[in-house]
Amino acid sequence: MTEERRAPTLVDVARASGVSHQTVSRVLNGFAGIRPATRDRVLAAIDELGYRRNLAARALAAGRTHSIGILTPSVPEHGPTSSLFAVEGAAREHGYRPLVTAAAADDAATRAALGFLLDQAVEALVVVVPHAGVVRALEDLGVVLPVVALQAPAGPTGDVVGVDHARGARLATEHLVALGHRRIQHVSGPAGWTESAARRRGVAEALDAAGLERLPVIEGDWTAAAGFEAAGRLDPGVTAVACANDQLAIGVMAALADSGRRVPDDISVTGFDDLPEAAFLRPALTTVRQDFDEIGRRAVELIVRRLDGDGGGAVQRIAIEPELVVRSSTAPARPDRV
Amino acid sequence: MTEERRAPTLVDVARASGVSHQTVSRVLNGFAGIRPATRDRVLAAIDELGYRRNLAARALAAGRTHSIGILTPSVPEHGPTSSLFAVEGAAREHGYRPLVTAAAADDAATRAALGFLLDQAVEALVVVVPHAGVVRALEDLGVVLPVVALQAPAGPTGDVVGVDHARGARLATEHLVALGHRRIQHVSGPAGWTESAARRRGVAEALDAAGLERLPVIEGDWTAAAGFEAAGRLDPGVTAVACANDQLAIGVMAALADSGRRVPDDISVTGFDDLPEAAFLRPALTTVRQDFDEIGRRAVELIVRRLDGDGGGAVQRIAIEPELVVRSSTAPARPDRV
DNA sequence: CTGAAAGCGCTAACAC
DNA sequence: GTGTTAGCGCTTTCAG
Repeated sequence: MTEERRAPTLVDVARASGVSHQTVSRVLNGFAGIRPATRDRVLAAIDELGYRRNLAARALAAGRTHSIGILTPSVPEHGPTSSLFAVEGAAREHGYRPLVTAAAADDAATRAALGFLLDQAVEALVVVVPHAGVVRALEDLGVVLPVVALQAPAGPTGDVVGVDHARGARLATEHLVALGHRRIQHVSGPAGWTESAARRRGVAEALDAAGLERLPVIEGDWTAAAGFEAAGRLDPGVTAVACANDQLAIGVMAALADSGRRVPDDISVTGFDDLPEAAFLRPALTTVRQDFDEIGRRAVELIVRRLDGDGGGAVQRIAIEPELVVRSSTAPARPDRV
Repeated sequence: MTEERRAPTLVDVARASGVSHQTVSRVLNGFAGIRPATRDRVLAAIDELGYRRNLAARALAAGRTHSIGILTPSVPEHGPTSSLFAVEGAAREHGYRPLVTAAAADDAATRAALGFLLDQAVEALVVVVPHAGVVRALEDLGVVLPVVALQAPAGPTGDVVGVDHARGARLATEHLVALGHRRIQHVSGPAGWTESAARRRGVAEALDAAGLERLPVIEGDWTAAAGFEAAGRLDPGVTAVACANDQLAIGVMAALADSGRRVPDDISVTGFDDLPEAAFLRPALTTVRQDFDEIGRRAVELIVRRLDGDGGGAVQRIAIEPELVVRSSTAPARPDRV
């Protein structure tokens, strides 16, 4: 007996309120010059019928989808995820439909994800934490949409919003140098990530500026496990290690503790990101904070301006200041070790 | 001079390959009974023109959107995020379009997010980690779609996939009991989350079964900061604290360390989730592992079966086994403290 | 095995 | 201020 009642349409609403479907459309889209009485009648009918506009029809007729694609790495880490949610929320607030797509950092997955987004006819793209593969895929696919990259200091693809990673890494390293450390080693993120490269560069710059030797960089993959493993390959003489993120630092500190070296007495450690947990590690981690939320919000503002506004203008590079947060995993170098 | 060339349509492809647009549609949708030669010609034309089907038109004509809504809490935490990505990826693999929407845990945000999803005409909903507000909103909005909830032991809304949180908490608590602890206190997650309630219940059950006193539960909010603060309100005589998640445990351990109590010598601590970092804390955290990926995958399988298959069948409750991971934050109770 | 016709629900010109 | 007329690009009948 329960006839599958189809969803009410514009025409149903029009009929119920005694106007043309066009008028209903105008009310829906907030056009000026509708008589308040008419308007109210329409609104009442919409409410009564439980009408919801059909976005597919709308997109088809209007020739716009009002959607923006978000490409994010499928790693459940604090930084990217925070930015992701910020972007998603901001997009909705601006009246755009965010289409979130996660992809592993390999080329095939990236390309597939991008294809998926393009199929949805997104009007713009925000790429959260791009690795080299994204840039390649964007070029290969001949993407002509507005693209904004988060955290891509060297992104040649379009607009960029992010903290200055090189600067952040320099800040941390300079802090170590100021503490009297002379042999400072860097545990970096994986190759292919623009963030890795920038942070690596920042460390090198600070080392060069202080006239210190650049010890070999140990490459990790952003995880604590990698940090733990990296600690085994540390130069014997190091008194400080600058890690490319907090997880790496956690791993390094664990390995150090296991081998009987005390942080920060014997060796100082810095992280990057300022995870919410960083302050609650023991020792509490000295790290570099970045405001992921703001990064996400700014990215959307940029996109929306390109979409709704003139759309033109030069490529933008918005740099957000990183902030050094000194806690207790760093201390002056012991005189006997210098 | 650069005429804004409109995207190629089915008709363009048809013309280019000398068939009707109907045939192209059939090729696209993988219908049987197309002559291979025709098929190849069509495919070649598609490729050459860089044709992409217009999903809005497709949805409009077919009356289906093939999209499934994902409602996730906007907290950048490991568990929910891992499940989120698993769901998102699995949905795409099954040919569905995942629409991810994050919302804070308050009613207004939840309702708005749900409304947004409903506007997209999603065919089903997966709710990642529901709190009480989601259940209410679902009822108020009169949602009649298939809904699967992740991690909702008591979700009355439809299908449920998740680990048995009560069981996990019991496991951890029983471990503590077996170690000889007699005064065990629980630091829980926030009220209103089904997970909090279930874990709380698990602890209570284990305590009752062992004939131990139920010390007052200290409520936190899933963060390390809350754990740190909770530690200040611990019963003076406790020798073990069971935390509702790993972050809370990190905070508790920090506070304990600051007040000179050693873990696990003086006091044992357990977590829940098994964050990737848990093994690299010092002491390494004893915790309960849950397979977030599998939870997400299973949820999508369930949804897809309802959408593509018969759609009927009784409400499903898929329980995934939690696993106790014993590390070094727990140890036998000291005889003098028992 | 392939083509023609109709229409999904909406917006965008135009009329009135 | 409001109504009318055409499509948007596709899938679905139904013919051939």
